[in-house]
Amino acid sequence: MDIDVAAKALKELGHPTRLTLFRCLVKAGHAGLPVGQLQETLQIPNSTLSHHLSSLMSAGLVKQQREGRVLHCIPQFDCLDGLVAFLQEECCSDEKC
Amino acid sequence: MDIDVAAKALKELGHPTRLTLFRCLVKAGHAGLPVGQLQETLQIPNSTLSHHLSSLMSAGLVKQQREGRVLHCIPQFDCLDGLVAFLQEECCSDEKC
DNA sequence: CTATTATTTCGATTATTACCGAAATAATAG
DNA sequence: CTATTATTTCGGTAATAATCGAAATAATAG
Repeated sequence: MDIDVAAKALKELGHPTRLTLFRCLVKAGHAGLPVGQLQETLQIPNSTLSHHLSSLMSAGLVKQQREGRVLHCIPQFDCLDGLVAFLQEECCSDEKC
Repeated sequence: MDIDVAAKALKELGHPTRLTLFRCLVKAGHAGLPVGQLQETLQIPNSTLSHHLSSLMSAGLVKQQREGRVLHCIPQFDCLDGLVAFLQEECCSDEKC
């Protein structure tokens, strides 16, 4: 994972509401959750929620998939895994800066 | 690791300059690097560098230790490890949100 | 003490982000 | 078609962050 891509993902996760949101999605598994359910759980205005979801999507951490009237938000595990791998490589590598 | 602490660390790592900076420190190992050397490597004004270092320190990702005229910046591996563990637990746990 | 090197704080400007109500769009049911 | 539910975009304000030159502080050498 490129450092700028990693920085972007870290930045978007680096907000309490978005991190909580993403955690909900991850714990929900590969099916994710509808926006409406996220809103009920997090109790924030829908416009604010939508804004945060856009941020997560812009980093590739979440994708949306419509089924009828409901939009499902699906966590992108590959992205998360890539990010973890990036941090771990930083931690363990002995390459020079 | 508490979710707010994790969000804070993610946020501070979520900036290209700071992520680069932190990576330099991590790759330098437990002795870290002096501020001056970071400045030479990154080629940014010292005030800007100082600002970013403060951010990383505010998240507990870096600590400083003075030796004579030189301030060493030391990466806090525990904090990084904690962060990685947090992300991994998110990824693998099947607790409910 | 003074000079030198290392690093931070100050101060001000610009840019970005967060927030949320209200209006708009999307999809479907009836 | 109209009504209903779901979700986003718009518009604006307030808060936070990024930037960097210049001045200030810290430590030591001579």
